[in-house]
Amino acid sequence: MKNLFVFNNLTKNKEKFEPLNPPSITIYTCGPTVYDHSHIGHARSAISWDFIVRFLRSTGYKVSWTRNITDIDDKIINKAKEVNLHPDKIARIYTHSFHEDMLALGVEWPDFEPHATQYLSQMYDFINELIKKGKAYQIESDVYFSVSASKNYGQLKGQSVEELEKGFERIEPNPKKKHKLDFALWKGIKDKNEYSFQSPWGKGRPGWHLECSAMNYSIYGESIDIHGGGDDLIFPHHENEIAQSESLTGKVFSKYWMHNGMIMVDGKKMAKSEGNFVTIKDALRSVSGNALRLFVLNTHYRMPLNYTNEGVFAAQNGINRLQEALDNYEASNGNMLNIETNEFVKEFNESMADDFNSSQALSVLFKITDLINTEKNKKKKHELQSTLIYLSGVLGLDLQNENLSPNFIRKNILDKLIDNLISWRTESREKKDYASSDKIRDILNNCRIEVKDLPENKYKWQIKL
RNA sequence: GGCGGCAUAGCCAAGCGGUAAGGCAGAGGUCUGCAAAACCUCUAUGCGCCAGUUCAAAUCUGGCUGCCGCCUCCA
Repeated sequence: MKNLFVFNNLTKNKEKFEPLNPPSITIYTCGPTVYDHSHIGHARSAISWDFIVRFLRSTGYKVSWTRNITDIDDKIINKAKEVNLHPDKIARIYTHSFHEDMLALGVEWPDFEPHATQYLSQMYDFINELIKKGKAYQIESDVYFSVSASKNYGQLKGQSVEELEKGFERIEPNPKKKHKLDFALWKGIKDKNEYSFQSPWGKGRPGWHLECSAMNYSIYGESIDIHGGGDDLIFPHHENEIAQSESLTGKVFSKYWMHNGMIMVDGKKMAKSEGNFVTIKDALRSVSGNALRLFVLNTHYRMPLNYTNEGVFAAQNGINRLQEALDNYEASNGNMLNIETNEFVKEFNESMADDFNSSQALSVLFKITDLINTEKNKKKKHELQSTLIYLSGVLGLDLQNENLSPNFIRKNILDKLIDNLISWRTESREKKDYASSDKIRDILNNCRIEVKDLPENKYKWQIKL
């Protein structure tokens, strides 16, 4: 394959991709804060990093992917108070929910999934080192990172410290900080009943940015190849990660910084705080996981993506077309695909090698689909189908699986099917055509569906095993 | 206020100097008992607006207009 180019937000340029220790690649992406069900925005992010990792692996790189879970956060604590549960339990509930969603979307498990709560001692060490080096200072039970001790603060945001300060003029300054851009590494508790952890500086909680730096350092050491996340994390989150990590090690923290674009709803960013979000679970009630993935892949990962029902339905229809091209695929005929010489693989790889242009890569899948549908020669057709399966797999699409959530099947298929059969049965009974009405009930019984007639032509059904 | 991004058919969207990929939707036709799927044909002389550079611009430059993001938690 020809060279891979990736857009690096550090330099704001598309650069030739050259990992630190080829063929190994280390990639860290920011995962969710687990205080509620994940929404389509989280789905886009997860799917984006998933297909990028899959593609890198398909070209021979040995990728180690880490995606964290933020399980210490004020939002988790607030939610816990709201529903009267322990914050730790809230975190576990929504971590589980997130995992369910990832499975439904066909997102592979990352190689490491560190939780903030598991890395507290590493965070303490990290802070201690920074204090020792004079890069951080303790005020009462808080510890702050000193931005003036950081070399290129603002490099990722693309603004100088002076320019950043202007932005901060709108914010009420924290009088404890020496410099208004300084940020908390450790926040001491104000009330002794607060959810907190015992640290060398007293009870408190870690600053948000710290966990990613400490986890990265602990898992991968001083430098990684790629750090990813949503583009809303560029400042301050990623900027601060760079400041902390590079102040500690003196090395470049991440060689490449990649950011996915936001999901928009009616022109506004989808966000919990905007109240304009659609959860992944909701979306999967009307469309398959494959469809949601195609919807995401259809737009380049760095562009904003507007979420509409029309858009995901269009994606579902696109998936249907791809899947139908696989009808009559004989898996037993083996897969004779030679990915080294296959012209479609080549074309696909060239698109993907240009900063992961999945939108363009998808057109190759549809081109193959056209050819499958017109190919008369069985052997050639089988080859084309094998190619389609392979390439869709690189993008994480599972075309040989309907990939529909149980909720989808229940709501859109089963309920309607039973309703229709029963209204047919009711009609038959009204016409005293009992042979037909009994036949319909037999069909349902054969499907383990037991129907009970209720007064006023109502009914209920249940599964009887 | 500071910084950054985006504007391409009915909808989504790629293209990044050589004369508009792809998907969805739509129209007509073939096939079919009727459908569905599939196949064939059609659907932007034009890429927000105005100038400029060039043999050549959606693509480069400048200026407008509109929308969005970050600077506060956020994928």
